[in-house]
Amino acid sequence: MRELPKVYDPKTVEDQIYKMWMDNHCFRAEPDPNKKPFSIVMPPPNVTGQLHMGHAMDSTLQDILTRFKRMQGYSALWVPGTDHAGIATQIKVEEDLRVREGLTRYDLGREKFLERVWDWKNKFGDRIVKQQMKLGASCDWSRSRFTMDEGCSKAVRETFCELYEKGLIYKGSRIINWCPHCKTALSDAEVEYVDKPGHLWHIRYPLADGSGELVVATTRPETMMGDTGVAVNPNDERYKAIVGKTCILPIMNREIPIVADDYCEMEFGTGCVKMTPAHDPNDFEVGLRHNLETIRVIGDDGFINENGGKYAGMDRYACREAIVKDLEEGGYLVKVEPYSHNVGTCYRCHNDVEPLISAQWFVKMEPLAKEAIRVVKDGTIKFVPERFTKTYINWMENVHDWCISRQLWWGHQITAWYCDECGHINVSRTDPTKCEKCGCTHLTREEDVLDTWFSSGLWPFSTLGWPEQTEDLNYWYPTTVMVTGYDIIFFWVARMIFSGMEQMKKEPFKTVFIHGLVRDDKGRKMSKSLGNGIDPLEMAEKYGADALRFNLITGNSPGNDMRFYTEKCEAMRNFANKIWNASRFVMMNLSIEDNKLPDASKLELEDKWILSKLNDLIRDVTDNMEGFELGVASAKIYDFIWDSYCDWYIELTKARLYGEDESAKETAQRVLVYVLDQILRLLHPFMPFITEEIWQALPHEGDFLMNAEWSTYKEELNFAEERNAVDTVLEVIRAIRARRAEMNVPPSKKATLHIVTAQADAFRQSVGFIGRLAYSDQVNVLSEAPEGHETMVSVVTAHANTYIPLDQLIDLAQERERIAKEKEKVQKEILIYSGKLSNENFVSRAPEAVVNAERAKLEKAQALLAKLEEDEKRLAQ
RNA sequence: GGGAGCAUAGCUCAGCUGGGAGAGCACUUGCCUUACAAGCAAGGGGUCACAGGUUCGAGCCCUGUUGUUCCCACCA
Repeated sequence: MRELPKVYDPKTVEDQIYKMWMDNHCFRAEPDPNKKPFSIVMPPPNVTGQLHMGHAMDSTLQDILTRFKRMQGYSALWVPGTDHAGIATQIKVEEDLRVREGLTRYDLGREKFLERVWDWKNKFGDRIVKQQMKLGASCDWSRSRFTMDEGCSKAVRETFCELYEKGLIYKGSRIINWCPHCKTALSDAEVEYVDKPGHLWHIRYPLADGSGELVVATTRPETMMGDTGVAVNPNDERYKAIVGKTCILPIMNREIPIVADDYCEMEFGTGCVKMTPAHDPNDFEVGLRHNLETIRVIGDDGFINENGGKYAGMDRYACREAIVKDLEEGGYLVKVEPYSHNVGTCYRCHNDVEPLISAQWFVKMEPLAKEAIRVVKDGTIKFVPERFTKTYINWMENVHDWCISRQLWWGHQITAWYCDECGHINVSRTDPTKCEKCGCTHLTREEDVLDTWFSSGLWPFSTLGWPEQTEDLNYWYPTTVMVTGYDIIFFWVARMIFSGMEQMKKEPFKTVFIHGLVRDDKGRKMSKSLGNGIDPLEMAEKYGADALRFNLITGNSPGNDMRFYTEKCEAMRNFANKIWNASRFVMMNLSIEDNKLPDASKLELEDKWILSKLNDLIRDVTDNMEGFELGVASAKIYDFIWDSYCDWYIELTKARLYGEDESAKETAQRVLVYVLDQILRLLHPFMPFITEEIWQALPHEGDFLMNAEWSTYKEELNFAEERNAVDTVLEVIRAIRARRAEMNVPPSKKATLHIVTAQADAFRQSVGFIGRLAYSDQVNVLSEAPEGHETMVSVVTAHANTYIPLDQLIDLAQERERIAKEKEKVQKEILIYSGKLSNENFVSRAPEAVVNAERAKLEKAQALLAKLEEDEKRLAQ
């Protein structure tokens, strides 16, 4: 037997256990026709990133599910991997380049710069992987993937080509979201709208024929150099006369048409809108309808370009000020109103996004969305919790074409080649040497790369080997569960679903298990800028990975945010220590070599009590886990271990363990070990390290707890009668303790107990532990009140009257008062129960079990009342 | 403008398909009882936001109100 230290030290255990699992290839999964497949593909973290609390939670949930299913006998695969994270990584490397060498990526050139990024990836790429290992992630690391590895790149190229051939990818000039800071186009999903205070400027545009003027309202005067028209509502009586006329764009002195379009709301502002088709998606649409010119005035860098007249070269915001000043001086400014409105910002750098017209690559969404909506609506893919279905459907039904080209270097360079001669776009699976249309050999490759989320969208099947038809793909696709946060349903989940349906013709996963955010103790989002992030590794170092994991899961419900408290981590560490010490106790008293239950004939009442409760626990926890109620499952395990097993059962066995009867001693040992073994199995998915460590020290069959079998409910262990009997006894013990505490009797003062009960058998069988737990040196089970009971302290429960000779401590007046109080309470209860039972409707309509339970409660209360009255009489004498 | 969540003990939160109001932390009292003081025992503390409704029965279901958080949306 291994000597265990008094306090559990995760640090000496965790790395060692993890290494043992790794050395023995415990995480390795194989396609096994004799087993059912279970698979989770990990949401790939940024390859050069660091593990944060969100990852820790995400990872823990996946690990719990994987370990649970592995124990249930599934061939459980958890595929890990990392994401190249286009913008994020490129920005980091560029920043490093700037700080260290004062260079930009353009100074290096594309090829050299990409070498630097790969260096960076190689330097930091395994950091986050090591961090996941620290938390106990049971991924099949041999199947680790990277979004830019050869296989994934092949999947990207194949998908791009296929979609292009089907006409689902096209290149076109449209209004896109442009980040002037990152200098790239963004998809709609990558724009975060922030309500910002601004102004509504009312500007006078004179009519060209000199017959008057109109006033437009705008929040963005700096775009007016790009105005190519003014729109009014066709039904607006005020402006009917001027539709078709032209007006003069102030400052630029350009003549622009006045058009009528439904887009323009009569009620807003002045009812006249300036049209800037190059910088506003709505204006662009109106422009198309009315053949308005498109003039871009803001460049890729966010500065006014050569079309901006005197403002060319100015920053867009400086230009705004300048132009307002000029308008004012020219007498064009009618009024300024404060006005707060939604401004799009870049989700990476948080600078204002500039809508502008640009030639980009798009994925045509309508046909893809159709199928993606269907599989969720018909239940092929389920969201847990269900409410996220609505979020998803709503987004998918309103989705616009997806801009997938990015003006970055780090990523999958688009596999399209432009013919220098005829301009034809060549898209192909292998690099072309000549134009497929004109045959010339002068081809120039598209410089843009694909949106990071394009490759992420293929993740559930690219990681399993697609486009090759691999054994893995065959066996594990569709994957079973996708675990991820609600914040990336649009970015990622949606893209995986339509990509899966389009490329595989099958859903990428059966269930999407959505979790919330981990916030700080004040409920704020953890962020670098706030500096309120809590490092999961620091917590794991301090309290143990198991405690951290348990903290992140217990008492939380799916899809809801949680606050992180270090105090809770501490509580969970204490729980780990509790299990540790319970195990230490069991091992210290162990003299057997196996973990088989003894013959049923040898089991004592209390053994049956704990086995029966354990049996229920196994059933409940399994149900909860299958229903993704992990927080409920872990709380139940926690309660059972601490309360039922440690606080009660272990104490109940001590009499036998410290006694002389060798056979009884062995029975107690066996049940202790058996229940502990079962507990460890239930707890293992949540706290893998400590459970494996303890299990290794216990008698066991098989090599590792992580591969041990998950328990199931066993009918033969359902001892309802014995369980009730013990509960009755425990009730007496609790009552005695309460009375003694009330009377301030110290535990060191032992006293004889005279227990008068009709259930003498159960109590006689329990005298061994009653004495120990109720501070008694002698327990007598009687059928009648003993001699001299008049002067004893009495403890009344429904099925027993217990007399304790503590006469020197008794205060008769106080006793009477206490009994009167108790009586009053019980009488109230009786009133409630009998009221219910005399209600005809209740008895006839409520389920029988409920009615019976109510009857039992009434009977118990009545029994208690009778006993209290007896006691009252006794004291009256 | 649309949609969703939340409102339960001093704090943070569980409470699955309606039948016991719970946990952790904090608080009070007493205990170093040979597994554990990171512990044990006992205890105080709640109109389950508010108003209606359905039901034998509502924290849970329905309607409305208030407060709060979040997501989506092309009215300058």
